Amino acid sequence: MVAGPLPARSGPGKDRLRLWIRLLRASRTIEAELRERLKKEFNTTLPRFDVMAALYRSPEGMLMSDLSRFLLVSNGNVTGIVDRLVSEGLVARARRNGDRRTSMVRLTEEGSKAFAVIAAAHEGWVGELLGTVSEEEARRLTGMLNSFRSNWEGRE
Amino acid sequence: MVAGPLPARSGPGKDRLRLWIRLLRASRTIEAELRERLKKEFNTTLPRFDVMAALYRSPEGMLMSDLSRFLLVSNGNVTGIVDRLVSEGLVARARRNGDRRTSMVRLTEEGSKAFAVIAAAHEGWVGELLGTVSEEEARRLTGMLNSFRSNWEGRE
DNA sequence: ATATGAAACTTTAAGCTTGAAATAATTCCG
DNA sequence: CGGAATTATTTCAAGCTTAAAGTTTCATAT
Repeated sequence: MVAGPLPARSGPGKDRLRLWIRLLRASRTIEAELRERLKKEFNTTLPRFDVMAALYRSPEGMLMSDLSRFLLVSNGNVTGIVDRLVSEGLVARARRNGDRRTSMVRLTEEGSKAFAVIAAAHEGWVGELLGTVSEEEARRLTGMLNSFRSNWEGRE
Repeated sequence: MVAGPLPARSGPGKDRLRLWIRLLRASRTIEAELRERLKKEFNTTLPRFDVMAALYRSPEGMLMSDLSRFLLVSNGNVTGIVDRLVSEGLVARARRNGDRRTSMVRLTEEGSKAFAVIAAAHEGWVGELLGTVSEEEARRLTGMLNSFRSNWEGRE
């Protein structure tokens, strides 16, 4: 997906294809860099960071399905990542609920502390990696990305 | 990575963090949709498509390391994907006379034909998924993404 | 020529990812 | 009430992904 099939020089849709390829290359490049630093500096991974970030936003906890929806990944995927975070003591499942199918997942005290440290570094890295984008430009780009995001809401 | 740690309302770097999160959500959403369609319509995967797209651009063939560099993925990764494409008859490895460590990888006749069909559909899908972005806007966004891409060239 | 190191590639182990099937609990409704 | 459909989650198989270690081949400098 990072390459794209011989984007013809012009024609309908070519500009959008080109845009897509740039978008993908940009996010892959940044993602790779962040992944590498997370590993080197904190011995963790991007998926673990994602889950912790989501949970950090919801101190009351989240259902597995909430996590899955929010992170745009499959159910089974979240199960594995949470399993590992639980075994590391960073996350806890609280099984008792009205509905016994569900479990509330939340950060442990330790997980919350650990995440705060990692998140601070993460924000710095992103600032550095996107350093060539002015704050003004960043806001404009964000707006553009937002504008077509709404069109997919509820698509899948 | 799709969520981000509680993007504070403001402050230095917050706009860039927000941009990064949007960028990632956008590309993940599109990527998921394309992956699903590739699977349903052509029973193939995104990584296979990527490799074939790269090879389609280079009829003379590519080295494994070229593929790896171009696609922004690790060496070992490419090995596996190419292995599968070879076993499906879509790609061929040609041992070279000169340097016997390397092998030229290229699409087979069958692979080339198959790819042309998939690529046409793919371009249509991207056009559809980015349909809310005007061609004009697409060009601008592409330009912006390009402008900071150059800053990473050769980073990793 | 021959060691030494670099380069191209593969293999491996661990983890991520999906879609589909399986399990279990809840809700619907006749 | 009790069976059927629905919902939440886990399990599974196959494939993707990386970093690190291993193999083979090549280049170079004695």
